[in-house]
Amino acid sequence: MSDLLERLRGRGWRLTSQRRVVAEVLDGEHVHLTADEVHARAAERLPEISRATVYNTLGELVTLGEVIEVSTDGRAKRYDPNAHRPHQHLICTGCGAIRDVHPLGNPLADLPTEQRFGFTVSQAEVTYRGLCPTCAG
Amino acid sequence: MSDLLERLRGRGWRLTSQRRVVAEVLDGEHVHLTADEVHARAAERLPEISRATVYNTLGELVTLGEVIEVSTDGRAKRYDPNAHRPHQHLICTGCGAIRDVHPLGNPLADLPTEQRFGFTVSQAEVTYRGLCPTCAG
DNA sequence: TCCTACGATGGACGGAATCCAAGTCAAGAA
DNA sequence: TTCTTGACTTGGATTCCGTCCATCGTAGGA
Repeated sequence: MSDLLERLRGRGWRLTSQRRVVAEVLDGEHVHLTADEVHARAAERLPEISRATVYNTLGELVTLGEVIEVSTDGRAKRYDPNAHRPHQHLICTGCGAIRDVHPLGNPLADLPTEQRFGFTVSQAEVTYRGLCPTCAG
Repeated sequence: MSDLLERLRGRGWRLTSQRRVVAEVLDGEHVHLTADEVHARAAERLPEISRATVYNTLGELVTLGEVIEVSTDGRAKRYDPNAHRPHQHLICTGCGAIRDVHPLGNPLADLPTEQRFGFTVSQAEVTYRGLCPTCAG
């Protein structure tokens, strides 16, 4: 994590206590938290941190490529701190839980030029869906 | 489209003018409309149709597998009438436009058992992102 | 034609995220 | 060290999507 703080400082970030706490929360648990969950955990350490700041900071981390935003249909977005290792997601359609997965193959290579319609395609994201053992019951 | 109406009637749907209009809108343009856009187009033909009805009908069509719901990060969901032909999506990160694409390969087969963590995986969805020719300038 | 259960209505409501104007403070300058 | 300033934070208002609910209307069978 100090790595992350170093990197951010190197990019000209002003290192505030709020940003430090948000970064620490993300680093601390390798799960996929919602913005509200990040806010709750951050508030344990820094009681008066505001929601807007959490949203701002998460957005900045996403822009910098330090964190990945995972949208799960209608529910709140979740934030994935594992941004530097390419991976895909497996989402439980029951409870919204997310696991990182590493499928074989290269989806970007699977899209032929004539299927790109002139787009500058920069990213391929694979989302697997199903029921987790608990929800499948 | 009369196909669709037939199918729905066969499933016990009560065929109201509202449902007919929504179905016609989806069939009429093979683009990916938001619920609001569907409502606007439906209202041209049936001025007093309510937003709640459009949402209800779209939800039913999705449940019946006649239409696919495409979530695009924070923006409004879009509805894809092309549900009977398997395909993936290419989304412009600039303007949100969506194109149907047909990549090679089979992403479901690319997820090894030991990567499934006990989930009952039922679906693999691939989303390509990039800039469309217009947004790329 | 009449009945009735299913569907439509629209305004209130809810969650998620963004906006904004005012206040605060990190960090470079002197 | 203190000063200065613009970047950052705050929290309440606001927007955007979508759902809920009590009431009214109507499709389609009897």
